[in-house]
Amino acid sequence: MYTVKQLSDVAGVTVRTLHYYDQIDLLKPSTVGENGYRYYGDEALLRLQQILFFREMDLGLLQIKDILDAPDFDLMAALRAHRHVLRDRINRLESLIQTVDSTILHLAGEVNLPQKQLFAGFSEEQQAKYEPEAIQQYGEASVRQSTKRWNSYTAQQKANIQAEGGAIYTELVEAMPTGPDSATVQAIMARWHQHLRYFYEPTPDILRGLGQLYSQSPDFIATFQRFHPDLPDLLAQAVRHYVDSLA
Amino acid sequence: MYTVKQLSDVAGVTVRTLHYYDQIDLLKPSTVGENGYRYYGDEALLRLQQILFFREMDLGLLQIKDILDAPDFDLMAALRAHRHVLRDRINRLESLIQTVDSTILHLAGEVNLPQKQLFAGFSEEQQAKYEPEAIQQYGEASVRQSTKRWNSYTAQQKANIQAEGGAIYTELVEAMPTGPDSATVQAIMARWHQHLRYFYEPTPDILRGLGQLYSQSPDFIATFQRFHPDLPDLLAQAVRHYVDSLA
DNA sequence: TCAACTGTCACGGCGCGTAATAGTTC
DNA sequence: CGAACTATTACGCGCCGTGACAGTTG
Repeated sequence: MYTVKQLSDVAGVTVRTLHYYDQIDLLKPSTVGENGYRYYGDEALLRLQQILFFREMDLGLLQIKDILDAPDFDLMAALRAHRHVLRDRINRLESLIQTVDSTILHLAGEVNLPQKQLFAGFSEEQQAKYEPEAIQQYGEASVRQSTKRWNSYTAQQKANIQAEGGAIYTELVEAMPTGPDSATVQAIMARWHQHLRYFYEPTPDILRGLGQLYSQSPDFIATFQRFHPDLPDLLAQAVRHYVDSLA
Repeated sequence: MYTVKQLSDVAGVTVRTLHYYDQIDLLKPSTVGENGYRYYGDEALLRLQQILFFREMDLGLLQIKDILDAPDFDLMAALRAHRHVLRDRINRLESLIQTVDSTILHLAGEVNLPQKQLFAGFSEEQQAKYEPEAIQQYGEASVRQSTKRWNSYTAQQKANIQAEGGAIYTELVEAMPTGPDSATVQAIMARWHQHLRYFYEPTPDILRGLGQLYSQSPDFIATFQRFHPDLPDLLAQAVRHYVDSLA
């Protein structure tokens, strides 16, 4: 037999919780003394552990009561239903994050940052730096290809892709303290790389060019500084490291 | 000037909400009449819309107040922090789902269902049905390979893989109403296929064999019926369709 | 006797929904 | 005059945390 405190110590809950569970008939003491004291037996401990188990999974106390009090309750179905609820919540949160991301993009004043990068990636100045003639050709064709590719998306897809872009820079800011060469940042750079594929196939040369642009073009600097003052620098270094490690 | 009802209609909130926002000083009426009536101007409407916008993203009313009342507030940072909170919530929910999944697996009495499938996939009876000699060889080598592959995972990885298995069958049950040939179910079958790769490389023949097993072996039938009475049948049909469409 | 325990109220928190009651406007 | 509006006040929800106050035990 446990007293409230003993049971609370064993099970890792507060006394108040036991009081409450008694009150809502979720877990009654096995015996109540003449003094009004609650005494719990082993079966109560067992039940408490089951309660805590389901509580872990975020089930409501009432639902837990239903499950435990009805032995032929369809537990499988209950768990499936619960799983479904959890999925829905996740989906909701994911879309909230998208909203936050696009708001951040908006704040940065760059709703279509990717396009800017797209054309910058093929800008003549940049092209001039690497294999002038070959890229000139390659570039022109690619710009057409890219515009085409972008226009092939639905409005919804475009919005998602843009939000993903915002997400990348936001997460970079969060990961900034780990340094440009860290695994965390580099993992995000891989997503950045992948992300560019929504527009065109980014060659290492183009990536390198973008990296330079990020920390040299006043336009890009201003844009990324709106995310965070140190972002342009980080971005430049991270890109350099990323492209180097591609080889 | 709007009265409470007018504003509530325009903005899509209840009157009570406006009362409450007034009470917590989040949105004060522009003027208050002698009769005590609240009158809101356009600037109030604007502010309300901002409030609703942030509320959409699950920000607390207090935090919204902070943001709106301090124009030089670092909104970027606030949004990033909020994004982080949302991410944490998602992570928590994801791990809850894993808990649910392994509980379901446990209830089905099959903690290591994949192993059973693994060996079933190479069982002699099955092998006899398809290219007897070739697979006999291939099978033995593969069983060794598979055991090796499985043992190479850490305990954590093993747990994750098992939970993923539970997830697959659970989601199949959820998707059951859409029918075995539906895109939803078939997408899950693709995950199932992919999942088997944690153990060995499943050839179409092996997949086909497993599909038959699922609805013919009393052992498997019992197991899957614990997820749902109709699961064995669905599984058999879904596998058949899946393998057929692989060609 | 005193510390440590036990009990029963009861408020608070988040974001309002939902009356209840009473006064005001069109 | 009555319908539709307005106001304030206050409980309720979910799950307890956190006292306050008082009796009980070892």
